[in-house]
Amino acid sequence: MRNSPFMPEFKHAYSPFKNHQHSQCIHHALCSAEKLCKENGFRLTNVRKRVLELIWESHQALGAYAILEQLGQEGVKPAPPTVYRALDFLLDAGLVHRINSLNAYIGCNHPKDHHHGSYFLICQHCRIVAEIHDQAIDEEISALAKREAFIVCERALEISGICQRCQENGHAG
Amino acid sequence: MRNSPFMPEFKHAYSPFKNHQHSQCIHHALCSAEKLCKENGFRLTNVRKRVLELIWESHQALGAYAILEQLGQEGVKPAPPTVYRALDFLLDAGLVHRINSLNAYIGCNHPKDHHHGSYFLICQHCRIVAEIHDQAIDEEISALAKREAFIVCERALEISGICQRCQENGHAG
DNA sequence: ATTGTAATGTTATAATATAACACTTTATAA
DNA sequence: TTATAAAGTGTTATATTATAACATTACAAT
Repeated sequence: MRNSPFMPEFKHAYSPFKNHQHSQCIHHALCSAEKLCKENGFRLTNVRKRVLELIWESHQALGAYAILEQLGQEGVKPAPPTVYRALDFLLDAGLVHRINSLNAYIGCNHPKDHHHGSYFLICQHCRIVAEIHDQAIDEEISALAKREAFIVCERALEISGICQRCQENGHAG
Repeated sequence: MRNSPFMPEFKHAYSPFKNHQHSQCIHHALCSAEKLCKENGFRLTNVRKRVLELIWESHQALGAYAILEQLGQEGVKPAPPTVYRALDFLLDAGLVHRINSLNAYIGCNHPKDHHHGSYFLICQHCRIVAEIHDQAIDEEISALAKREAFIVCERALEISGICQRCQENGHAG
């Protein structure tokens, strides 16, 4: 596994990423993004693609200004709107998620299905974010909404704590 | 029901607040806050108390700078740290919650129990926020965490959509 | 009364995000 | 193929949210 040069604090992977080939998963994410955009007539321009790559390379939640810094190191540093526009596009396309509690963005590993919510486990020690899908939670949220006669548009569940690896390394809560 | 002078856009109450006496619920919230602080040796100073009152009076999620404005209209306008310190105190005491997706703060209606998570229904039309407790969701989150060997510290579930009242008024999604 | 701690005041600035308008590229269609 | 509209990007400025750092005041406990 190759650590990204862009995220020196990157220490280890949380369970969903265990034993994976990092460069391979970036490649896979980019390929499926290209595919999705082609199929839907979205334009995955250079900036947008590079922003998506940077997010996947970091393999963590990356802030807009961190992305900006990276872009600056590979040429002319763009102004903030460039990054925010790219992020808006990627969010709309379902290619990234925003983690509200971190003001940061991570790659989405399932850009196709929109049937369910995405939930996030956020390690407070190593900062890794794992996207989780859980039908039982989906159903309980739907049941709750039904009881309250509430029409659901967006669900954001962010669970902060300590990941397994950090527990093993003695950083338990 | 008396609308607060501090939140002119306040239109109507979401189900949890239906038919309630607004001034009465503010009073109740403040009394139980005083009680909780007294019991635990927390100091509910003037600024802290006034911030809590403003949040309850608005009966919505209120941003830090909106609070600052209100404070300014009743005397000398303090600097941001004053409000953020008061909010930090209230958050620590469990008297308010932060709504990450809104960068805003609401009063907590159950400052005693810390056994479960608080979940929020956020109406995108009238901006009202309802705090919900749901044991089924608690349990599914615990089950999920157990499966992933993740130690949970914080849970933030923010569900955005359209509340019943706004649906009835023709603002359905 | 003294003293240490907690709270607040004050100034400056960091971090995140968007508005507004100019310019360029791309896709489309005459 | 060029004209044109729409989409994307560049650029400047600024809005919004939040905190660092240090001075001063209020309070509580000896």
